[in-house]
Amino acid sequence: MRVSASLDYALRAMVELAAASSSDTPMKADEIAAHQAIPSRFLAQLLAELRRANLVNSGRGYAGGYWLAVAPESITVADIARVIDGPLADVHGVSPELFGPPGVAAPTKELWIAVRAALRSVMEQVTIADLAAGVLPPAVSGLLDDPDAWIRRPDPLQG
Amino acid sequence: MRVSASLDYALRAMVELAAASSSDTPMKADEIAAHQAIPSRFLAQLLAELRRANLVNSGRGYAGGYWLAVAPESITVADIARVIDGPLADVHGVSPELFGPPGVAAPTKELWIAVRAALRSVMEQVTIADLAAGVLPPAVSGLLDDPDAWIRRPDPLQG
DNA sequence: ATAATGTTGATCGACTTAGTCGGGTATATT
DNA sequence: AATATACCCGACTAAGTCGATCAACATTAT
Repeated sequence: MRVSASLDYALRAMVELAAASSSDTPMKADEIAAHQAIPSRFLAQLLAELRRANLVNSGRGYAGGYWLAVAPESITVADIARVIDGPLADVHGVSPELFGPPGVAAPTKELWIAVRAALRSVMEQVTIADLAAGVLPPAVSGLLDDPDAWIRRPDPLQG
Repeated sequence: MRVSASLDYALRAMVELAAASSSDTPMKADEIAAHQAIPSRFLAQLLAELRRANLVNSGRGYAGGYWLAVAPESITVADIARVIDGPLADVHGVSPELFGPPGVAAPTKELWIAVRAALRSVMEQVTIADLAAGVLPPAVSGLLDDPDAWIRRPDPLQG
């Protein structure tokens, strides 16, 4: 249940592109990498994946760079996550609705479906336009009102 | 954002123990492994971790086996996940509230906090007693009412 | 005793993650 | 036409994680 470095990098790069999308000049990969402290060669790979998925366009040459292929309001965090990391939630390789745990553990299937739904309720609602503007949709923002959301749970003792 | 095999196995084993907790005889590791089709040597490792975290007890010898160390109503999925997999949600190694993305991507911090809150809202609410009984708490069960929760999103095209 | 069981630690291969490197191709300026 | 700039592509790698197996040892009931 961890967010990979690739997804973090890709998302931050997309937010940069969203913030720059009002301008009509492309943004250079090295510029994004510098702003966001991302290893530039690695970022180029991620941008290439996003390009193959038709989320960004690119142009080469002196005035080349990257720009969004779609309006930032219609690109969600989930879209990026699925391109970079694959399905949002699967149980060691199989997607929850195909998962069939035996016997008394059968209801764990419903659990993982609910987990996926919970992830979707955040990641499919938040767009990179929201992030670039610094304003999350109300349904998501509501989760942050509880001060408990901001504090870490103690680690269970481990031996 | 995937559920590891270890967590799936450990959770299913705990549900078996919860279902058996009315009986006063311990449950053997091989019995759990057989019921749940879990590699038995591997399961032994997971049970050892759960024991060190004081979620289960064990006894050796002829009448040995495993049993819950705590009432099943007070063991949540999150408890098990934290023992087996570490923190519920962190951004490639750092926990969301310590995460400080630069510049225009700063609001991605709030995003990951919200994702963590969403995960907690399911995983800290569901206990292994709920799973053994096959009845999830209403707040979680509500997520399953939307038929959309049960269908998979199409993979984005990748090449 | 001895058989059944749990416990520990070592080890293992396959895979994934997080990168790097080099060479090639396209484009705008000069 | 030359050149500097920038993206494109594939190979490569070092480190770590995941899923799993095994042998050897400790404990307990019969």
